[in-house]
Amino acid sequence: MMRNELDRLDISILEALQENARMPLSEVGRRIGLSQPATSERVKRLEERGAISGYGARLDAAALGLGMMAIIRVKTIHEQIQPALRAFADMPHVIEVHRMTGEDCFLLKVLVPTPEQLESIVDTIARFGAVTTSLVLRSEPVKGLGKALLG
Amino acid sequence: MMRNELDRLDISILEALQENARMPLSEVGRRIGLSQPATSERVKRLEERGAISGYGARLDAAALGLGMMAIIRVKTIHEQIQPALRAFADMPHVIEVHRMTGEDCFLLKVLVPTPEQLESIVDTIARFGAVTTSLVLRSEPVKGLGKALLG
DNA sequence: CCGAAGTTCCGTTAAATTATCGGAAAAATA
DNA sequence: TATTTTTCCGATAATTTAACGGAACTTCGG
Repeated sequence: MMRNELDRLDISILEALQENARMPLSEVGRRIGLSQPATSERVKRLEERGAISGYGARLDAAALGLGMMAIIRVKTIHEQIQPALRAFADMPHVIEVHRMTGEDCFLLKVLVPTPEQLESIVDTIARFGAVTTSLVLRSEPVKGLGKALLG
Repeated sequence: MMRNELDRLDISILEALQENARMPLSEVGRRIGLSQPATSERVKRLEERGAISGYGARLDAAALGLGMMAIIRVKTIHEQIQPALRAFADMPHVIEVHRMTGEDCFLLKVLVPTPEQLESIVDTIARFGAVTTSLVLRSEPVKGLGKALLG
């Protein structure tokens, strides 16, 4: 029978790789008291199970000239929901699109270099419904998933 | 004089590494028509410049038993802002904390396994102010930063 | 226009990392 | 308790990265 739960070592591996996905697996192994091959096996299993869906570079938006983050809520009529979803996802500067419950149907996260760009985006989005835009002043780093997974 | 702008090759490197941060640099180089050492040099420069701030594993929340995502807005009085920021960032299940302009001071993103857990979190957060909670029904994948950087 | 300085690239090779064994220990199964 | 399965380790082969030296190309000042 194939084990399909995450044990403490798996959690530690996820934490390590979330912190630095390019950390050598031998180093990950050292942290958790496992050999490199054993660690490698576990990582492969985590990937196959889908617990790890990939690895990405963390890009610094500010260093890339995208210093403004904004949260945009959109309220559309029901018929517009599907087209809006796709349209939003295709828009440059839009980095997240969530459909959700509540007064507003959508929440978008956007990164822009200038207020003018934000204006342009808001104008485009407004064709789908009523928008409420908030500028992000500061994003606080969080602890990570570790505690959530264990709790 | 040290070059400090991103050219087309840098952008391509960022896109490749954002798609898969563990892609061999030789493979990245093949994509953009550069040798492995040249690619390696550019990546190192991107890291030093801060364009790449790190590499992380993409964890599948659902596969990890955290199938519910919620967006929580919080409106606090001004004196509560600093303590709230820290408290929110320390809470398990909270994966993003943004302070922002507008009616509500904060936007949180949380991942939970059950409605009961969400209830518990909302109750805790509500000690800081008025909360508005929305369940995320679906998150649409977006194109990525590429177009934003080039646009 | 020309040389010096600086940057970026390549090919080669050394160093580091990962994948692949065979086999032992541990755990689950019957 | 015997059997099967899982997970681990150590050793080693294959792959990947880092570290050269030197060539091509730019930039900058005379």
